Amino acid sequence: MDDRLERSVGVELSLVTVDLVIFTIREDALVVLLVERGAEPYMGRSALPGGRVRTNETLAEGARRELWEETAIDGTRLHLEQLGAYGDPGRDPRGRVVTIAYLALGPDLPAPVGGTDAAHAYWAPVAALLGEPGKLAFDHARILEDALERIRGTLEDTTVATVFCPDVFTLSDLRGVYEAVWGRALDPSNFRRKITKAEGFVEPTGEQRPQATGRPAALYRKGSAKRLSPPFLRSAS
Amino acid sequence: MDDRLERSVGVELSLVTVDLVIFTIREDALVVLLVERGAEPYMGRSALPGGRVRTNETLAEGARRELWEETAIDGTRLHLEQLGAYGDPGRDPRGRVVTIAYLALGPDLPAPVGGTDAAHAYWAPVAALLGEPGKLAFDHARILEDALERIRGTLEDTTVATVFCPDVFTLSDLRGVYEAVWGRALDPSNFRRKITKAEGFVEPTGEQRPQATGRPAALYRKGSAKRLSPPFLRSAS
DNA sequence: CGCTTTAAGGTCAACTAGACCATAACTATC
DNA sequence: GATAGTTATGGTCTAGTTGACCTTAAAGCG
Repeated sequence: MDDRLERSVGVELSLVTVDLVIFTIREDALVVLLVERGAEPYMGRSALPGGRVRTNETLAEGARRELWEETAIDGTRLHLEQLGAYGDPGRDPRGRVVTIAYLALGPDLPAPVGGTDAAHAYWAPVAALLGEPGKLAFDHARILEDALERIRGTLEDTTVATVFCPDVFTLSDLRGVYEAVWGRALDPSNFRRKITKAEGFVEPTGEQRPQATGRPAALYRKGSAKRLSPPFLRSAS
Repeated sequence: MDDRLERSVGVELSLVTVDLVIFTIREDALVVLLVERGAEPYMGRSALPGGRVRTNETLAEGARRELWEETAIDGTRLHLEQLGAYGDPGRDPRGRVVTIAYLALGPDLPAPVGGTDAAHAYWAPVAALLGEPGKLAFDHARILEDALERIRGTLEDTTVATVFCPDVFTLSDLRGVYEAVWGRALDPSNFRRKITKAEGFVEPTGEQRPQATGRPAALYRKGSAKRLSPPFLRSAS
């Protein structure tokens, strides 16, 4: 894409892509899916999965398609939400590329097999990534930061935390989601009170799950409520 | 922009535009700036102001430029925030157009003179617009709905409400902002307590302003705090 | 059995929000 | 000039929520 193209048609056109910030919880840590780039620019560097949007699909459809093509993850079970558009002129050395970033959340997913496109796909702990500036290609570090702040805030006033859990889960599992995303420990007792009193957040199944150690925990499944009110604020302490 | 163009270059390109949802308060009502379209498609219909993004500017810069070109409003004093990207294939009959919507908030602005582009620009009360489906061109009704929900939520946990007010204002003025955006009355006494106890939301100037009727009100200016914690929730009542 | 571990439930004080009341300070009007 | 109307400002009271912390329950393990 060079300037001659634009002049030839008399209209300024842009390449539009989608980039995916796919979060899940693995071993009590928030991780994000990265791919190792197999082509210039930034060959060999890590990047968020993504690709071009086709003209006959919606932005969200493009996100789900790229999710499948690059990581072989079936996105129908994932929570997908638009994060925003990133279009600074210098963000891609090849020229003007506007990308629409999507946030995808899901339960502990099968190890990415590296779909058709990307050579390698792998889960990277988010906490460690933030301490490595320059590790990610393009402006993906910025997108990742925005995504982290978005999900941290979203946990406060919605029930999306359950999408990180399997179909049935314990309240400790759910608490682990909050602790991994917010990066701090929560009081188990107060957490239980907040969640169980919030109507429609979780529903008891009546079953129990034996633990490796300690008293067995009751199992729950996600409820029908989408919003959490009053919100569950991550306080300063 | 037709299919021949795309085939000729072998890459799927899109037209990228910015659209602006400019909110302000006029006569105790939340109003949005609309322009009457002077060209096809949707000629004569109302639409959000907006236009093409140039390849050498950021998306936010493009938003400020269009703001100036279409409405002659100086955007440097306005709060500008990205709302999201809208890119459904059928949203523009001319072909694939991806638009990045921006939310702009400001104090009661000079009557729009209809800048260089649009024939007519005018303030439309948002409440009335929501009851008129099909009044707006493209998918602008959807964008407007999203913008309204965004600003309603933003008032809950930030101090942006002050950008709707002039440099100095009374607490009644500020309460009027919340009432206009949320569409419901607030208790003056409880509102005062909430705002004045929140550190950095407003700062007293020591001055007073005589009212048309009733006791004079103390004047304030905006404080330095950006976030409001704990948030000011719009409750069900 | 006694110890450890996690789950689950309760208590208590501090804080917050909503409803409501009272007073202050001004204007308009009789 | 007294009085009513109107808005600003401040206070009270109660219900609900939260954070800190304690107690008991139910499992495994030596």
